[in-house]
Amino acid sequence: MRSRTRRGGGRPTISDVARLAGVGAITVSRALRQPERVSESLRSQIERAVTELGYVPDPNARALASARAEVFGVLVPSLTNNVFAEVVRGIYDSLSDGPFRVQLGNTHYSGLEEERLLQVFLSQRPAALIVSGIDQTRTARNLLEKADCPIVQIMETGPDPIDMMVGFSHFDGGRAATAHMIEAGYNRIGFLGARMDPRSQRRLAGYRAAMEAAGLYDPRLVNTTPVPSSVSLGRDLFRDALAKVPTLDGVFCNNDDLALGVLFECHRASIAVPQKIGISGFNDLDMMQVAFPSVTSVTTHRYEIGCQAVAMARAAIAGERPEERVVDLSFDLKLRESTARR
Amino acid sequence: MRSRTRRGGGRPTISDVARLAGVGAITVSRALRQPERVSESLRSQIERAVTELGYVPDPNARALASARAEVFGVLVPSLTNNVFAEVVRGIYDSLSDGPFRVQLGNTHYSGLEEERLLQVFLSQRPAALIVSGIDQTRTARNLLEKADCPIVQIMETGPDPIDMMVGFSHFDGGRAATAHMIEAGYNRIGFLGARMDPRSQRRLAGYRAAMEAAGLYDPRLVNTTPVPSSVSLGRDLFRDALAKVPTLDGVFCNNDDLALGVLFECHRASIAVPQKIGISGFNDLDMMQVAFPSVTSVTTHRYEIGCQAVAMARAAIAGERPEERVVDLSFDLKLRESTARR
DNA sequence: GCCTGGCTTGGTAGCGCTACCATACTTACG
DNA sequence: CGTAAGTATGGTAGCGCTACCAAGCCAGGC
Repeated sequence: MRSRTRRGGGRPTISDVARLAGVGAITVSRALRQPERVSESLRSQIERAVTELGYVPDPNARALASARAEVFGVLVPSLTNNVFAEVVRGIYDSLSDGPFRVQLGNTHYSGLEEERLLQVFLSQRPAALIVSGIDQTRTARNLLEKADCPIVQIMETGPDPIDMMVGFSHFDGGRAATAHMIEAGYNRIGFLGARMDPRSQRRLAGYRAAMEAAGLYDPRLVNTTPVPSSVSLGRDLFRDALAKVPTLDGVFCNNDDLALGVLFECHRASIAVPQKIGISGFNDLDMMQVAFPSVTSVTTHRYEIGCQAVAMARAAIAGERPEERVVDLSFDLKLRESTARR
Repeated sequence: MRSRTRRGGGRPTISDVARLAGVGAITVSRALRQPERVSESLRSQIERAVTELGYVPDPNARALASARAEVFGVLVPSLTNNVFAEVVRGIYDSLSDGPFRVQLGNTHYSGLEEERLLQVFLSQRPAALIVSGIDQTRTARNLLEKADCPIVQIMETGPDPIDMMVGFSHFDGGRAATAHMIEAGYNRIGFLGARMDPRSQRRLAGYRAAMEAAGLYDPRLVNTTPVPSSVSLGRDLFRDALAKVPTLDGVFCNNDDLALGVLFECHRASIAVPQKIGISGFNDLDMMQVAFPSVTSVTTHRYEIGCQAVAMARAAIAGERPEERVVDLSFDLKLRESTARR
C-alpha cells in the first residue's frame, strides 16, 4: 500500500516527454496548453512523444505552479433532489469538452456547511465557483467576494449579485401557478410546502400574493414543514390540510413530490381530481405529464441553468465577461388535467 | 481577472505559520497531520498561529509533495438516476468527517467514457477509486489493476473482484420479484426493461430463470429498449406489451420509473390493479409505498452501498484491508397491493 | 548594413508542501 | 558511566509543473 517510492511510481513527467522529443520542457508545456504558440513541426514531434510515453500532466503540479486549479467548485444543497441532480448534470455535460474538473459539495441546506465547504474549495484556488441560491450567510458572501475567480449564483435571480446569476423567479412561479388555479375556479387553495428553504419561501410568497390579490388568502390554508420533501410527506400534508380545512378545493404544492403524494391520496380516498380537488406542482418532473390525471406544474429549466452557469463562468475565465450578469431563464406553467375544473 | 500575482495572492503558507509559532515548517506540517507526534506545548502554539492567520493547507501542494491526493474518485453512469444519487449521497456523507474530497465522474453508461475519466482521475493519484458495476472494459480493468490505491466496485457482486466489491445480486432480485408474482397467481408476466445496462440484463436473466422454472417463459413477454428509463417510457412499453400479448396479466419492471408509468396507464385505461394486471418494480423508491395501489418492489440498499464502499476503502487506506473483499448487501422484496391478486 | 519588432524557443526559479535524513536530547540498561 | 534505542524537532531537497525573462532568429524599413 502507498508505496511512496519517491519519483511518483515511475509515471512519465514533462521532462521525459521533452527529452524524447528533443525540446525544452517549457515547450512541451506550451504545446499542450497553447498549441498555436508552438511551430507545427515541434508540435507533432511532441504529440508523438506524449503518445509514446502515455504522458498525462499532473493536475496537482499544474495547479501549484500556476496558482490556479482547473476545477469548477459546485455547491448544491442536495444530491438526491432531482432538481439539483439535473443542474449538476448540465454542469458536467457542459464541462466535459474542456480541461475542467468538477468539485461537488453538498451543503445539506446548511449555511454553516456552505461556509465550511467554501473554505475547502477556495483552498484549491478553483477556476470558478457555482453556488446555489442567493441567500448566502454574511461570512460565505465575504469569502466569495474575496475569491478571485468568477462566481455564479444559480437557481434564483435577485438584486445584488456577488458576480453573476442564472435562475428564475420562484415568486413569479408560485404566483403564476396559483393565479391559474384561481382562474380555473378554485377558491380554497391550500399551500403545501416541505423543507421551506428560501426558494420555497418565495414560492409561498408568490402563492400568497396571488391569493391576496383575489381576496382569497387565509393563513389556515398554508401548510408547511421543515421536514425534507417526499411523496409520502405530500400525502401527510394533504391529509392534515383537509382535516384542518374541509372546504379545501385545491392545493399548490411546493414541488412535484408533494403533488404526487396528494394525487395518490386522492385516488386512495376517492376524491375526484380535478373536480373536487385541483392539484398543481412545481418543477415538472417527467412523471407529471404521464400521471393520471396529468398534473399541472411549473417547468423549471434546471438542466439549462447548469449549462448557462458554466457558459458564463467560462466566458469570464476567458476574459469575456458577459454583459448581462444576471440571466433569467424563466419558467413555463404547464396546464394539465389536474386543474381543468371546467 | 486572474491577477496571477506571484506568491499566490497573499494567502498564508505553512512557513508563515511556522514563523509565527516559532517552530520549523515541518513541525507545523506534522502538527496538522499527526498531532500525536508533536508535543502538547508546540501543538497548541501552532494551533493558535493557524487560527490567527486563517491558514488552510494547499491541497495541491500537499498532493504534489506526497504523491497522493486526498481524493476519492467516484465513477457513476448517471447523475440523475435516483439510485446513483443515493449511492453518491452515501459516499459524501461517509466522507464528510475526514480530509477526503470527492471527485465525481459521469460515465453516461459508456465504457469508453469510463476509460477516459479513469485516466483523468488516475492522473491525480487518488486515495481510492469507487467504480460502478463489474463489467469494466479490458482497458479500464487494466488501468484499475495498475492503480496503486484501493478500488471498490459497487452496485453488484460477482466473482473476480479487481480489489473490493459492495453490492447485491440483480439476478436474484429479478428472480425473487418474478417468483413472487408467479406465486401470487400471475401467469403471463411481461418484462419491461429500459436502457438494458449489465445490471438490467441480469435482472432480466433472473426474471427468465423464474419464468422458466415455472414453465411460463415466453420470449414474446420480454419488452426491452436501449432508451434511458423514464415514467413515460414505462407507459409506452406497457402499451406495446399489451398490444403484443393481450393476455398479459402482470409486468415485472426493470425499475420503479417504468412501474409508475404502467400504474398510471392502468388508471387511465381503467385496467384493475392488481386484479387484471399485477405490477412489480425495482429499487423501491419512496413513492412506491404511497402509490395507489401501493407497488411491490425490490428494496435495494443504495445509500448503504455508498457508505460501505467508503468504509472499506478507508480501512484499506489505513492498512487494515477488510478480510471479506466482497460484501453482499442483498435486497428486500416488498410485497404490496399491486401484486395482491388473492 | 543596422535597427526594430514579432515570432519561437529555452533557462531559471520558484509554487507550498512533505519524504528523508540528521540532530539534539532523553531514558534504559549493563 | 557509556552505549543503545528511543522521542522530538529541524534542515534539505525535491514533487512536476509554469511564470517570468532572456535569447536567437527572421523579415522589413530606413
